[in-house]
Amino acid sequence: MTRIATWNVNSLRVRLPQVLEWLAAHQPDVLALQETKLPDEIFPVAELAAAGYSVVFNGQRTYNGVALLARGTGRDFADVVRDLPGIEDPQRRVLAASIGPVRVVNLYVPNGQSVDSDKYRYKLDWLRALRDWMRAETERHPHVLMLGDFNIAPEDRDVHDPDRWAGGVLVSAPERDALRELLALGFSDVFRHFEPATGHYSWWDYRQGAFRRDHGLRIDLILAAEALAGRCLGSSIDREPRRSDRASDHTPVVAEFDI
DNA sequence: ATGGCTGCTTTGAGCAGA
Repeated sequence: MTRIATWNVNSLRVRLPQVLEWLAAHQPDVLALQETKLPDEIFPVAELAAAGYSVVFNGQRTYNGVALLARGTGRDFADVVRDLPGIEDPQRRVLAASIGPVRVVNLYVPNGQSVDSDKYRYKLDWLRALRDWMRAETERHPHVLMLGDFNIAPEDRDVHDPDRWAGGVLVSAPERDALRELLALGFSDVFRHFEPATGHYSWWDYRQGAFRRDHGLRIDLILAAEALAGRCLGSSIDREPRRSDRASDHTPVVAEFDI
């Protein structure tokens, strides 16, 4: 059994103690992190090694930054990719590696800010480049999965109040179309293999007591290619870290595979 | 309509996040 998880930590500097605690409690084989906000020179390699994890990372100061943690010391990360092919992007949002039998593509999809902004256009361009790249990746690696902060709630059931969010960034039709095009390459959102109901979210705004009121969105996803999706044993969202005093606004999402 | 929090920044009010 292989347990794979994703967590947007919103600053690994602040959240490292929580990450170490979560690793010890859940022992994932792979954990993909987003928004580490750390330059590579100060990535906490030693602290994670002491916790029994090998790491590879693609960071920058202040913004963005992604990392992959694999259980075991001296683990091999093969065919590492740090840039989205076909797009010029200084923002560190992508990290792909082959870890054992699985090709893992860790993504921090641009937020988009608002549908009338340049950042929204960048988000859609970025998603188009991602689709073209993933089309090739699925041919090279049948056991591929994409996971991370997609900054898109796939459907209205992934939104606490669809009327309030309608047409806005994170739920707008062009973004959802872009996500559907990714899925059409043969991927599936494994959380939905097991849980059809609304009310399951992975992000809650820091403001307005959104977590307490459960005003959330499900925007952190694990999308598995057919060969892996058929071997998915379960998927869940762990709300526990979101309760902590100094929580990330996102919480971990986990999937288990029979591989 | 706005700002509400949080983290970050060549320490400050401003940006970005979602």
